[in-house]
Parts: sequence; structure tokens; C-alpha cells
Amino acid sequence: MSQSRFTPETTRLDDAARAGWLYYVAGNTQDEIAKKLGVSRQSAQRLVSLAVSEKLVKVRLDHPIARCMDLSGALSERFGLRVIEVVPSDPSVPELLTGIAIAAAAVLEKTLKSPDEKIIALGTGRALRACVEQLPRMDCPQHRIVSRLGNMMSDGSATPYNAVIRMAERVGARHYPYPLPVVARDEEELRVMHGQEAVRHTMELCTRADLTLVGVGQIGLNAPLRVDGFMTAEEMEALMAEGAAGEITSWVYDADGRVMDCAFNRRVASAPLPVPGSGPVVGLAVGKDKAGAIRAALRGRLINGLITDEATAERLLKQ
Amino acid sequence: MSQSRFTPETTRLDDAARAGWLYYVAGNTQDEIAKKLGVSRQSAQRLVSLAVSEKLVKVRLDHPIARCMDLSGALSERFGLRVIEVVPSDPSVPELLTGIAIAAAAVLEKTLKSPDEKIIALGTGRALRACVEQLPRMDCPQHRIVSRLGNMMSDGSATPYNAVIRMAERVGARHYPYPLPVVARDEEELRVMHGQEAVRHTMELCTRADLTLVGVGQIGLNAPLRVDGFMTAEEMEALMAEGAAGEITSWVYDADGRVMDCAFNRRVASAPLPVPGSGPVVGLAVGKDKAGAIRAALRGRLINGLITDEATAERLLKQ
DNA sequence: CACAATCGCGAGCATTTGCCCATAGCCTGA
DNA sequence: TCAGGCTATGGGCAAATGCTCGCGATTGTG
Repeated sequence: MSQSRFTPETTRLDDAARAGWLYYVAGNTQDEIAKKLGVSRQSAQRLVSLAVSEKLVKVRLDHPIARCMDLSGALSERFGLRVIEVVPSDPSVPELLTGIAIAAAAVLEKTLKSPDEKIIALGTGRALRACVEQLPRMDCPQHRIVSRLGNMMSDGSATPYNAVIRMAERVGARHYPYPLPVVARDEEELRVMHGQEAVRHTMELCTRADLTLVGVGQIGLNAPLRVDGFMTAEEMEALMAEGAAGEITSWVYDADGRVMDCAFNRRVASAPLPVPGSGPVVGLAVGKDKAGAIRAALRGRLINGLITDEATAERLLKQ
Repeated sequence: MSQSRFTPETTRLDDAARAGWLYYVAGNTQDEIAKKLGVSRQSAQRLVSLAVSEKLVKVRLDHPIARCMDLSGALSERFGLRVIEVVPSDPSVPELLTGIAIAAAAVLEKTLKSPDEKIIALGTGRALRACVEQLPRMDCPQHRIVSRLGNMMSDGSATPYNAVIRMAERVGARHYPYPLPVVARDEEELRVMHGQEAVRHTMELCTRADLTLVGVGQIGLNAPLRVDGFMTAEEMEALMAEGAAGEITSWVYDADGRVMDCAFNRRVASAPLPVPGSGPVVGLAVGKDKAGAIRAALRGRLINGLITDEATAERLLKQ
């Protein structure tokens, strides 16, 4: 029962959780919390804000906002979607990920709560990462989380937006990282990589996934592929000239959502995109720059589900 | 697409949801929200607080607080529980229901997310009511929600703490209210009531419930049975003298958790308490006054699950 | 049509909160 | 052991928030 012999970090988060509870659930003022926990007012404030910044406090909004419902209905009808969520936008922060992250976490949670074994396949990226942060801690040893693409640069260093490991540790599921770089140096190297037993097994799991969640990347000078260093500016410009519209787990596709036959794609090591009609494949994306990429992916049935925000949804429907 | 032709209430809640979203999810200040929604700062404040008071904003805390974990472990071991949740207490508001309500809603949600048909049986009371308020809106036509007891006074007026109807409309499930008063006037009337086909069907559903959630009432002058007018002060005093320790769905039991053979129980119209070993039967209760009632119920295996708070958990273990 | 009751709004003010800063305690490494 | 740096603490202050009050509009009623 001695709970003070833990690491300071544990105790500190514990206190933060307690402070957050007293603040958000019990509705205390920070002064009252300070008295109850025996610390100064300022420390209580710090604990509460720590609870928020450590994402211990999860807020969700439970009301079907009419405008969002309208938009999701329209999108669903236009593109024949199996999963659709439209969350409110903040006009002044159009790229805010929190909203779609919460919505996507709810979708994941639904699958995770199933008692039957499920396979969940994930892409990478900022949106996926934010989504995983919104998941509650759970204990789901029956499920498997599998990555659809590598999380290494070509030099072996790790990319920062790894979602699978984080998710697996959070929900207590087995996980299958994808032990490859994102792009191979050449086709020969790729052949060798794909020959590995572990890689083949992981790719096979991806094809059987019960839920696939991927980010949608735009093409352009601010594209994730470019910013995160998987592609030089020249390569990007060449792709733009060839009519590339977007990218999902590094597979570059054109405005009709067809995966392009280009030099870059021939080096992409990610699992092949799922065929339409298997499980739900849900894209996760917001932002003005992404509308084109999302529309193309929907048109080509590369994804059959979408989680986005009002502003992006409107942009998708306009035209 | 004209969303302005709804009732003012709908629009108002819509705005409230939007304001709440901008405040809690996007992290805007109320000034910014006011500008974005085109209202005054004060109106924005009102919208945010409306979103809170209408329970559109749900906060949950996702951290295993060590002390609570210790207590739940100890309770679980001591009483052999199938479900156990201990939430933090606010020492200055020992009867605060929000905490256990959130925890209980999470338990319900887990069952509701099942794709298979489930039967959920509920008691009544303030705690149950608070719990249902914490449920998100869902669409679960596959499940059935059934009441274990009536929600009428003997004169036919409704009691205020009806959980079943509220829950069913919130989660979109079929529901089976219990069309009887809580206590019959005499044994003869009870026999007639229990002869009704609908009542027998509802009671039969209760015995097959996959999850039963009930409040635990104490015995005494502040007891719910007494305060809500189901029992006169004299009857209550008589029961106390006979050694009554608590009450679940109006069935009064003694300190060993045995349902008593007394005049009152012979008039109780509620479904018989579930036999141990069927589904999980979860009790929901906090408060100094309730510790005795809870302990007796646990001892007699009237419940095999418990959702309570730290302070009450400590009291249960002490002794 | 006039009147009364009710409701929502915004001004003003007290409280609460977030944050910066000076300081004190603590760890680290020589 | 001590110097140097690092982190946590609480004071103080500006910003944000919650609340009350009076006003004007709207709705219902005689």
C-alpha cells in the first residue's frame, strides 16, 4: 500500500490525474484543489495543466451538430462511404488535428471493444499519431495492430510519427511493426526486403485487416513525403508534373485515384493498398491543401471511409 | 440543407455544442468563440456553460490512480467481484455522483458496443439516473434495456429517477419499462399485478440479463425508500429494529445480505433479485451512510460487481 | 389592442486562472 | 566539499471567466 515508493514521474502523474479529476469532474476551483492536495495554488494549477498536456483528460462532445451531419450525409452519398465522420472546424486553426483525432479514436475504440480477435492496420503520420494519443488505456490482448509501412528513413533512423507501437502499448495488443524503410534505394533492394519472411507475414496480415486507418498526404512542396525527407524537391516537382494528386502510406496516385506507375512508387516498400471491398479503409485528413488528395483517393476508391472536418468536407463537396 | 428551420432549442444546443467544441477541444478563449459565432462574449460564455450543464461535454480521466487501483484490488479479492471500479473522491462533496456515474457509463458502453444482442437490466435511483446522463448517444437497436422495478408511486404518479426510458432513447435500444408501482398495497394486489403477461415477460427478461446495474440504498431516516415516499417513518423504524441493513430495487436485506422475510418485502413488486452466478450484477453507490448497506450486499452476494469511490471503498475495507 | 410576464442580451464587477519571474532547494561533477 | 547548473516554488499581475443586474424585445393573455 505504500504508493510513495514509485518513481517521481508516476507520483506526479498520479497527482496530476487527481487534480484533473477534482477540477474537471468534481468542479473544484484550483484553490480548493490546492488545499485538498496540500500544495500551493500555483502547483495545483500546474498539476491541472499537466493533466491536460499529458492527455490524461479526454474531452468529447456528444451532440450531433446539424451542419456536420449534413456534410457527412452528403459525402457518404456522393462517394459511397462505409465510415464517415465530420467534426467541427476552428476557422482560425484549420489544420487542428485534435478533432479528427478524437473521432478516429472513437472508431478505433469501437473495434477494440469487440471480444473477437480483430486486425487493425495503420499508416503513419501526424494525424495517426494524434489519434493514438486520444485512445484510452485498455487491455485488448485478443487484437493485433499491424503497420502498413516502415517507420525508418533509408539510413535506419526512426521516423517520429510511429503510431503502431504507441497504440499497441496503450491498448495492450500484440503488434507487428513493419521492419523496413519507407522507400528502398532501388528495385533490387526492395525485392530483397520483400523476400523476408517477417515482412511477408506482416503484409499478409494487412490484407486481412478488419479496419485500416491511414493518413492522406498531399503532393507539393509542403507535402509530408517532402517535409519528412523521403523525397527531394526535384522528385516532388517531377511527380507534380506527371499529375500526382496525393499519397497514402507513400503510394502516390493521380487525380483519379489510380496508383501511378512511376519511379518513386517502384521503390515504395509499404504494403500494397487494400483492394476496395475488403474491410473498411478509413482516411484521416484535414486541411485546405489536402482536399485534392482526399477527393482523388475517394474517387479512386483507395479509401472507403473518411474522418475530416467541416471546412475540408465543404471543400470536398464544392465542385 | 436549411438547418435554421428547426426548433430554437435544437439550434441553441447546436450552437452550444459548437461553442463547447471550440472551447474544450480547439482551446479557444470565449472571446474568440464569440467572434467566430458572431455573438457577444457573454453569450458565448452562456453557450459554453449550457454545453456543460446539458452534459454535451463529457470529460473522462484516463490514468490509473495508484490509490484507486490498490483499493479496487483489495475489494475484488475480499469479495470476489466480477466488476470493480473505484474512482477518486472529493473529500468536501462525499456524495458526488459524477465520478461513479462516468465509470458506470463506461461499463454500460462496453456492453452496448457489442454487436451481439444484449439484455441490460437497470434499477432506479439518483446514481443510475446520473449514470445514464453520462452515456453518449449511440445507435444500438440490437440491445434491450429492461427495468427491474416500477417507476410509479402507489397513486400512479411517476417517480423522478427513471433511468430505463432515458437510457433507451439515448442509445436507441428497445426498452421494457416495468408497468407497476414500486410497492403494492397488499399481497393480493401484488398477485394480480404479477399475473399480467407483460409483467411476467419483463421479469423473465431480467433473469436473462447480460448486465444488471442497480443502486444500493441504505436504511435509515434519510434512506431513499423513506425520502422518496415509499415507506412511512414508522415502517422504516420497524425495519431498522428488525436488523435491516440495506435495500436493492426495494428488496430489503439484513446485515448478512439475506433478503428479509418482512411485511414490506411481501408487498415489493420489483423483479426478484438475480441469483448469484448468472450475469454480472453491479452495484452503484457512494457515501458514508451507504457503507453498511454495500458491505451487506457484497457479503450476501446480492451483487458481484461494485462501482464506488475511494472514501467509500476505504470504509468498506476498514473492519 | 394594451398589458403583463418572460426571456435573452450586454454592461460591469468580483473571482479565478495562466503565466512570468525571482528565489530557494537539490543534484552533479570535479 | 563546493561550485555550477537545474528544477520546483510561490508572489504578483494581467487576462479570462462567471455572475448579477437592469433593459428592451417578444410572446401570451385579457
